[in-house]
Amino acid sequence: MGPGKADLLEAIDRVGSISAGAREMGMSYKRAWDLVDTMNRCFKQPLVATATGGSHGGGAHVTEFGHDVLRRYRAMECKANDCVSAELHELISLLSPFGED
Amino acid sequence: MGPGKADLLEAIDRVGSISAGAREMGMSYKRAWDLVDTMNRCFKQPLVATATGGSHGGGAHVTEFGHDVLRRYRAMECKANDCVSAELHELISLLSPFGED
DNA sequence: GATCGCTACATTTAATGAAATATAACGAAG
DNA sequence: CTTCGTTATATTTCATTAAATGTAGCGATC
Repeated sequence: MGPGKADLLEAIDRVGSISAGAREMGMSYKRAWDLVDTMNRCFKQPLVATATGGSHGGGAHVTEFGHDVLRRYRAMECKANDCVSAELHELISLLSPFGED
Repeated sequence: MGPGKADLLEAIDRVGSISAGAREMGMSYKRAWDLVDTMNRCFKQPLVATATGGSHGGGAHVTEFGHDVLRRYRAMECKANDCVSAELHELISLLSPFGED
């Protein structure tokens, strides 16, 4: 679980399908599907439930469990960020302004 | 910068060369050298200084700047860890006991 | 000659992208 | 009422590409 998967989860929750979520995030459908598959297999219960077929071809939605994980993750991310914000910026100030080059 | 690079930095500091540090960490010399190279290029100043040739063929040591970065990184890691420890364990308890499978 | 830093090349592995297939609700004929 | 085509998606397969890794050798110094 990281910021990328969390963003994808939110996108899927917003638009109602993996493919539309992928488009919104500018990634390939396969990449999005792989991320969803990884999340669903990593946790005890699926975070995303999917349906194939139907008038709109199918769709996906974030489960109650998925919302719970997402909420916990975002809370943790935020808390950790606040907690070391000062130290982090000090460390970043030691980085080269040119990146790796 | 992550736990792996920090560990490598400490190993190099302990044993005095990239190759011995790599052996100690169970990685190839090339991998260790690449990590050191990345660190040296990412920061404003090198974290590791090297010498080729000499009585023992050369060696490497962590610079004063490198020690500073390492100390800051470890402090931050520890603080962030403590800060979200409870939440992190709650989240981990939601993971499948079988990993991705 | 020994040991190490460093580099270039080959190889193996992982990520990516594109394309083919499967699915099921829906509506329009018939 | 039944069949069929349409539709937008999920899912899988396969080829391609990029990245990581391993191998082998060179130059340096004591």
